Amino acid sequence: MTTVTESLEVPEQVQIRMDKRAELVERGMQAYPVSVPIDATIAELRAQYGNLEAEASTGKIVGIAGRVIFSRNTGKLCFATLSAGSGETIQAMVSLAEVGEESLADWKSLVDLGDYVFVHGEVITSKRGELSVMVDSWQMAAKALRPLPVAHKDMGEESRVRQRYVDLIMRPQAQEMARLRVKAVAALRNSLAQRDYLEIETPMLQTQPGGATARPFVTHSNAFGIDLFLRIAPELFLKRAVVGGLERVFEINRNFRNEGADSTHSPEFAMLEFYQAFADYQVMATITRELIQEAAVAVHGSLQVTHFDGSVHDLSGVWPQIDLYGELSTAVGQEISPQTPRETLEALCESAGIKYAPNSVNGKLVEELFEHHVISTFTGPTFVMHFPVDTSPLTRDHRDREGVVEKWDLYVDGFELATGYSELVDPVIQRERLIEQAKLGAKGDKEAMTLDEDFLRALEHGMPPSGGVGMGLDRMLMALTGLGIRETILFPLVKPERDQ
RNA sequence: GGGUUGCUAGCUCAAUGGUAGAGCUGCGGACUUUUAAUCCGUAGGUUCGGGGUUCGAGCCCCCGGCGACCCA
Repeated sequence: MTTVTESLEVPEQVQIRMDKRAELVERGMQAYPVSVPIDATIAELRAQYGNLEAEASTGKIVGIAGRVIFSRNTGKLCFATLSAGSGETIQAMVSLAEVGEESLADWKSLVDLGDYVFVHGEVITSKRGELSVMVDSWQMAAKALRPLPVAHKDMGEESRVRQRYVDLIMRPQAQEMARLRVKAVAALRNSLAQRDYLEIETPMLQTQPGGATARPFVTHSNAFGIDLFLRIAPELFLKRAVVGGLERVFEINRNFRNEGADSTHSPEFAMLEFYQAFADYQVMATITRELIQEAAVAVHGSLQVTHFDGSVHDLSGVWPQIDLYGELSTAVGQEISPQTPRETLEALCESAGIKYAPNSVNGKLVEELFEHHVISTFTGPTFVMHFPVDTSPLTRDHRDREGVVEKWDLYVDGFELATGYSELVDPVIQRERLIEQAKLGAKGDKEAMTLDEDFLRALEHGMPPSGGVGMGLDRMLMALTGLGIRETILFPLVKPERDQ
């Protein structure tokens, strides 16, 4: 028996496991072999032998490796549940009769919950019908020094997020989420490729942040001797590509916004943006719906989407479009339009208890009122059409209506999933809009856009009439699973536990 | 930003201002068909950090750290 060397630094259970590791090394048994001779996977065995009757023997001899997630020990016969890959499990049976006294004793004293082990033996089923490998030899594949959390109580959410590797071990749903995300993203790429879209990559390090109203992260280039910004959106570069004749482009990648984190916001988040020449906001709304529906089918096999909590959400059909000003007017019981005076909007905000910055534009108040009064009434995916012009500096004016732009927001499950425009391509108007933004910035609005001369120069070469869409990938996963954004992102940003 | 609230053993959680406990995990023992195995025994703590009040603080007060929820 190994003795527990005293340590002030590590918990007792870790020290014991370190001692076991040391014993493996001392006895030449290797705690971390460079390889183990596996010739099958747990998933393969499940697929091939998953339906055997109890007490079957197959004659099939295999070598497999997996993590010990349960261990039951009846003296001269030990059972361990091994897990590997995508969450499939198989039972290992280590019997005195098969492995001998010393190997059995080693198994009992050196193998802990959480260890990766290699086992070799025949595929059988137990008396209770459990698919098993009757072990004739085994070896450590990777010794775990830390104990796993209890399997029968959920870890706290903070622990799950901070130690996702443990979450992935313990909770099949965590792995399922990671796999589901890949399927959804692949579906988006596939859908866009079928529509002749070109996937391109645009700068994440930018000399000037643009394409959204948000505060950027600032960093510094030693070589250039200037500050650089992590991008808040790829929009202005994708539009440059459209100017250059890449008429259908998209990008799936990370954006960074220097603002708070909550259940629907993450400082870094994945986004799909796509632009199509000779399309407008209505065309883009249709494509967006189709992309989401195709992703839903790829992930769930149906447009009736089952969330992880079991609830079913219908994403089928054509989704309703409502008019922002019209719907808000109905909700507050009086006509609200882009021409509604400031005093009226402020009064409505105050009676609703909405706080607003005194220097914020009228359209901002309208959007706040809309979010407060209308959004909670949505029952399914809903396009909100026609936003105020003064909050949408990159969007074209509505072709018939004064004071609104050809923009929609798509709401699903109460949050904004995507936004689409008929893009503003008139370089003269775009310059005026950006100058307005720069003035707001000068007045202290840290989210205001800056005047990007190179972007304007590109527009001045002529950008074809175009539609554009931005969609949060993490949020699309939320809509497909019902989970919070910190569950859809494998490793969300978290503050350090201790200051170091 | 404001309000409410949480942080205790490896994990999940208890504990009127008065000796910090339980379950699982671990360790020792029994057991050749278990499924959260079972049974007997046993160990494990800077109660997030710092300061204060008190004879005495996990608990009360102040400051800080990291979360959660609600409001706008």
